[in-house]
Amino acid sequence: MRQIDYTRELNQEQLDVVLQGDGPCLVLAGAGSGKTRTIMYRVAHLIERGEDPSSILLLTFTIKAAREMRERVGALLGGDAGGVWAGTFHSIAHRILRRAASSAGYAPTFTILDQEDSRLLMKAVMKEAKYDVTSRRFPSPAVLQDIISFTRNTLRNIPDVLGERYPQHEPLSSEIEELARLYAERKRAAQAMDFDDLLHNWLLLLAHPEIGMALREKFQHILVDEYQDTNALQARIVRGLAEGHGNALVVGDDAQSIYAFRGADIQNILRFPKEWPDAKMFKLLTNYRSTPEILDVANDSLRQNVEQFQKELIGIAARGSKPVLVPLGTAHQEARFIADKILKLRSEGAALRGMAVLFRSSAHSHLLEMELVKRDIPYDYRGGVRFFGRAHIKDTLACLRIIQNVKDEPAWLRLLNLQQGIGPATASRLIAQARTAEALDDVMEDGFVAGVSERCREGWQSCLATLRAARAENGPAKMVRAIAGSAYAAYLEHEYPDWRDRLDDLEQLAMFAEGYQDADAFLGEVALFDDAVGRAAAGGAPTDEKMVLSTVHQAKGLEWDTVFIMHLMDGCFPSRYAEDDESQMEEERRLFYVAVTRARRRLYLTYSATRAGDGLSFMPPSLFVQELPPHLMERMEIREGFGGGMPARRESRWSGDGDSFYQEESIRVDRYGSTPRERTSTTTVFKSTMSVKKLPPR
DNA sequence: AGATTTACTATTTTT
DNA sequence: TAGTAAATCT
Repeated sequence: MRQIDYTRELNQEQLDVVLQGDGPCLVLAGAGSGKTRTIMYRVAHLIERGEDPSSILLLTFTIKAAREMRERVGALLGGDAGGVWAGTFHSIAHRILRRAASSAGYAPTFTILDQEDSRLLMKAVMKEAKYDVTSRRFPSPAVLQDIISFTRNTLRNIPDVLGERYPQHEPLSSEIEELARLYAERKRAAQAMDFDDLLHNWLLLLAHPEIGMALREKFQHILVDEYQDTNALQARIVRGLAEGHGNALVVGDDAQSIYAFRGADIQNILRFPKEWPDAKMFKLLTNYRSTPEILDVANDSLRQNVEQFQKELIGIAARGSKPVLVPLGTAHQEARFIADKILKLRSEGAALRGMAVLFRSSAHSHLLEMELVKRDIPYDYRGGVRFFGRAHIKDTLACLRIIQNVKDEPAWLRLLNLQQGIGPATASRLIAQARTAEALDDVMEDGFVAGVSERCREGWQSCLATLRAARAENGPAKMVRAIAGSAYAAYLEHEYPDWRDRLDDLEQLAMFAEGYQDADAFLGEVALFDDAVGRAAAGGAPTDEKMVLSTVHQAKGLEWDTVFIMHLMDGCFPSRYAEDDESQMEEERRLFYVAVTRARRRLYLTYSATRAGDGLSFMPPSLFVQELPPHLMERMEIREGFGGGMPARRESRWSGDGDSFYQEESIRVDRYGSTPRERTSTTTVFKSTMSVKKLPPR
């Protein structure tokens, strides 16, 4: 075993955290401060001083992060850290619940529903409950989300291990509560848990007198990374686990809390010192990543926020150049500018893998993607539909799920919807029957589909044929290949022009599944994987000579020499959905902060003054750009075709009646081409663009 | 009646 | 591109 020389390998800030004694501890770690490194050394230190590795529980934000962390701790110790429990809250919950179930004599199998499955099931429930068939329109995604997250995040009915130190969930309308109840019932009937059920049930185990005690004794050290992005359930789990010994070390940066939309509560980290009055508090504020110029922008932007620990990053990297602000006329120009700049930097010797373009929402990158493809710039795309989210992957997994659990309603919904001749009505009838089945053989009997039309029967038979083919195989990999060779392949070929790619994906999935003995273990983990694991499954090597396009959310924890933040326009970044809400606005600003602090040496902020729509409408630059003091940035005027820099002129006129009003605009934009020949500044005039806007409520 | 096709619209972020 | 509503097919 290798002896670690902590004083040589860590700075003073980090050392304090690693070598502290036991007890509750909050580490406020700024961006680029070596947070991961610090946690890793802390774990290594615990093992070195004689703690049993399997008594250490390390909770991370993604599965990939957990895997990396374990590897690095192993490398530090010159052995392996296999005994350490490392994973996300969800994956650890899964492990613990499976163990608990089997030791209590139940079959340790249950289905895990991801977001899409949850929605599918919720919709089926609402349809059957005849929700809003007459008076209301079909529920909006927002209402759906409300109901699901209510059932997910509700803390009712849990005997409180911790005393009532956490705020209660706000009461909702009785109608929604009723739907939530029905939804929960259906989950139970399907032997399924959604993401928050995993956490919820873990909490229930902690509340159990004996099991809770056993868990508290087992895990003597709880370490949580990215604590700012935990939700109410997760905070209570940490509390419930550490209640006895108090060895909870949480690390996070309140300035990087960007997951409120999915239940993360920034109050968890802000409140930690009050929760644990004897908690030690450390700050890691030395930033090793970015130039001082980039940090100035980050620090300055964040000062606008109120809800936070006041802290400022201190840079030690060499000075560089000021971040560059690039106003452009149209979204096309923006895409061309970025592509141009990337090629220019590459020709000057910068590696593509050191560059990234970040954006608020996947859709913002479409034009840029086209531009990159056109110019043969290889890139790796993060965001949008993920590998495990692709339709054919989910279809295949649905087959495996049904074989494992006939009652799995969301899987049936998916599978039946694919069949010709089976529509929503027949599907829900068949599923209602399947819910009472005990084994797959029950649904395979002829009597099961009595009374359906001939066309339906055909669809059903082809469905069963696929299931039979898969069931005959041993192990998840072979099952996946069986499905890829069944009637499902014909379906793909018939349905999608890119069916070959999709079959390739299935082969990738099969190869990935080879790592698993039984379908059960495979399915349990697949539902919890993050996209990084998916990309590995799809065979993409992110370290290739490729640049990265990513949403800001997916860029969390990563860094590049050169970062472009694009589409910094009002209503795009910050999102228009956050406009009316101050706390959401603060979250958007934190998102901007995360984006800025991904850059090591060069940062470009780009925006276009107009947005292509049914006509062309003017967009002011992002609030976050407007807030920045001009002296922190270098403003880059695009000379070619750009006259004075900003597109020419805007004229607008308002009119309207009581409910809505109209805006007429004339806009003149200069064209900016990508090839030298096109760059002869042509002026195009758009006029009389009409946009309708609702009056803000008085 | 239920399935399918077509036209249209609005479009965040995800363990 | 996904979700919906209206029109059309079986």
